Amino acid sequence: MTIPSNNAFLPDDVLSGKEKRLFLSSALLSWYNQNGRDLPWRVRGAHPNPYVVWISEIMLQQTTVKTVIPYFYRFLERFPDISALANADIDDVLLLWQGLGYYTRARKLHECAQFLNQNNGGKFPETYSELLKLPGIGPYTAASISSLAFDKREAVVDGNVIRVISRLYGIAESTAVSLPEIKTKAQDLMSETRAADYTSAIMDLGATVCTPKNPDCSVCPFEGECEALARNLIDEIPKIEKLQKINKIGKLFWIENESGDVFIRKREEAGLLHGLTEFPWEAVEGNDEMLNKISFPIPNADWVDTGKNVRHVFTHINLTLKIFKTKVLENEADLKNLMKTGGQFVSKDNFKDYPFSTLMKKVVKAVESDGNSDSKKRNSKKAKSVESKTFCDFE
DNA sequence: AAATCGGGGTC
DNA sequence: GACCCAGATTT
Repeated sequence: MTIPSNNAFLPDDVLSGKEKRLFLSSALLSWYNQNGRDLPWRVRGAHPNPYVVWISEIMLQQTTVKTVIPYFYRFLERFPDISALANADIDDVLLLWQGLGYYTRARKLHECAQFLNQNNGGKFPETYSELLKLPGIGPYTAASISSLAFDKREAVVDGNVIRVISRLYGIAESTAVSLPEIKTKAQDLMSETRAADYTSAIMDLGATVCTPKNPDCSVCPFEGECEALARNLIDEIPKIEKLQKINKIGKLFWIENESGDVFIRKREEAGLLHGLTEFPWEAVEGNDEMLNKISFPIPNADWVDTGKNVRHVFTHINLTLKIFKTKVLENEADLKNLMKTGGQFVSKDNFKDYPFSTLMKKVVKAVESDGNSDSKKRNSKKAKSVESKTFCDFE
């Protein structure tokens, strides 16, 4: 595309810059008209219900569309509006959130609903700056609600936008450094007449065309203007710094009483998996020998190593838990000491009433397996290590 | 600026 | 296995 320079009184770069942006924005919206995704929380143009936009945006943080969809339907059915959510018990909110991760999101969602109900007439503010003040709403979500629900010209910057913009303009520095520039360019590119659709469009482009690996540049509306493509830098841009993980190993204690009920407890309200239900466990950084440091929770109990392992990968932790069981706990002193640590015995049939993390669900699955059900997985790895012969690995 | 906070899809 | 997803909050 040739950019016409039809105004001799303005510097070429300024004029062509603005015209180029208009061209790109127009091309993006045309592409979106034909290729935009239909999603449960989406309409064309501004969305009439900011609550729907809000719930979807919070759920979608660091989460894939496919994962979110069933959670979204369940949540909207159970909590159809701000008032319903505000009046709910936080534990009921967590119950619907279990398995979705980043549980702070659920807590802030609940806080925010209560705040809006009490202080803002149960309605969302429409401006970026007001939205930004709300619990759980940061720069991305403030811009997304403002643009998607109220058609304000506030550009979102998420992983998709970072990728699209940094490739389009050939920005090769680390994204942590170039973020302000990316934000400016995304804002400049934003449509002046179709703000909501622009937001959906640039994210759809990043999700379906300008993908991290093997982007389909041949169908991209920016194909002819993309710096990264022209300079063969698609695989180098964006440059994202990776964080490193630590390895932790620990013990999990599966405790049953005479009735076959299992001991569970509630995690603290801060930190990893906060507020969720768990079986007692403790982990330390390091390797197998570190296990000697862990003796919780009943020093004198007759612990049996089940030989079962559960592995779980968090954002910054690789965790391996070895599962230990007691025989039926009937010693009164042990029982008393255990109850002092905080928790309760619950029937397995009632697990569904408590919010468990995926990690704990793996534990349940491991304990309930007979030890042979994973032979197929073990066989596939039999040459790898002694460990995989010795333990059942649930992953 | 760097660390913390889940879980799952994809390559 | 590595990457990274519609990021926010704390340190």
